[in-house]
Amino acid sequence: MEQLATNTKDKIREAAKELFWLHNYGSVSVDLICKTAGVKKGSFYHFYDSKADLCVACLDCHWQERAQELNLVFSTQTSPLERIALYANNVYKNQVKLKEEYGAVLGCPISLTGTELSNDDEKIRKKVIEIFDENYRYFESIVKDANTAGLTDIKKTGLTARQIVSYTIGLLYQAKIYNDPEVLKNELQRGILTLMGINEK
Amino acid sequence: MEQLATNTKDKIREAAKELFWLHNYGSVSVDLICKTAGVKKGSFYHFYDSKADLCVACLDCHWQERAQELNLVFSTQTSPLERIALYANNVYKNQVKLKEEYGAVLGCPISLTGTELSNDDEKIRKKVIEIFDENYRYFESIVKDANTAGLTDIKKTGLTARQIVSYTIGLLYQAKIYNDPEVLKNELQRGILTLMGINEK
DNA sequence: CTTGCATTTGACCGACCGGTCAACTATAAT
DNA sequence: ATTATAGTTGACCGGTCGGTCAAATGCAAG
Repeated sequence: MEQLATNTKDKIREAAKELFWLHNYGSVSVDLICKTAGVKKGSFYHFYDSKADLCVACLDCHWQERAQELNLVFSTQTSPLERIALYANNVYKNQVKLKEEYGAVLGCPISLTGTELSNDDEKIRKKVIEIFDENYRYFESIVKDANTAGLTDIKKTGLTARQIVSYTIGLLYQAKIYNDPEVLKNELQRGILTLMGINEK
Repeated sequence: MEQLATNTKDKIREAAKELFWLHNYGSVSVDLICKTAGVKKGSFYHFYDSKADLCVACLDCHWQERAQELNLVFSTQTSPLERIALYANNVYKNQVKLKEEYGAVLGCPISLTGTELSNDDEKIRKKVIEIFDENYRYFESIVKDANTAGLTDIKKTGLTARQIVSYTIGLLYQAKIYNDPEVLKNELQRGILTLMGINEK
């Protein structure tokens, strides 16, 4: 795992993040989280009110880390098209690394958690929507930049941004089910460009 | 529910289909399925070897019904573009109906089950892949038809078909999380056409 | 040395989990 | 009427679920 947590609260969250991602929210028990974190259950409920609260903390933490990565990918002073290439490659490489580390393409933990619990836990659903809304903004910026750079002439930039996000999520789901990151390599960048109306040369 | 099952085995499956879709596999207990179906647990295990086996039966049944619907939507002797419009409208209307009936956009039960269990139950994962592969064929046919009709000139028809499916799945996930079927109305048809390289007039 | 507070511990709770089983009943063929 | 078979029942299993709690600890300020 990326973060080597020292204090108990973080150790619990890091263990949970990994387990939820590797399996899913419902099939990971509080007992297992505690055992993995090397912590007793009493400590768990000292720091977290409930399993669902911990889950929200995991989502927050994961998005914080992800946003940091996106900031790096998108901050480079290159053309919008170059940034899309960098983004697609980043998504691909992340899933390749997960497969090497865990033997399985794990997909996106935020959308996975969201769809698992959206009908049963409103607090978690709200958190996922909050993160999604932030995520959109990255792509709307790219689309707008592409417009100003004269590469595209997209009227409804928000709509295109959502289309790109939808496509990315769908591709990640398929990569997970087929346990094959290569679909991301071949289809993510190409599909995003197509959705932006930029056809291959 | 669509099917008013008379025999016990089907009653169990229909109850499970609804409950799994409304919540998810992990959070629906065998006890609840039995109570909903009006059947005792002994009967459950007379007809199904395990909860996972029942789940595979649910996936099979759901896909059977869905394929029947797709055959209707895609069999009409209209242009490929018209069929895409029919398909997009069908997906949209289905989720609208679900929201009216259950108060929530439920998305696609096959991909939801697939992503929930792909890392933990190989039998279910294999079944989902089997269904997905069949699903692709519908869209590859459409792409090929669009080519022969002179509407498009797509070389890698399989790749485009997978892109369409990815996009559709991603859009359904978002409709579910936002509990809003309208994103399907506005973005499904348009996005599919864009992915096929057919830009709006 | 004592007080006070954050943290940790392990035993414990009732409810529920997926699954089993022997006994019972309904049905239909002989 | 007898038998074989399919379906049904409800009690039962060990284990685990999310969550609680009082008591014990570590530690820092006074």
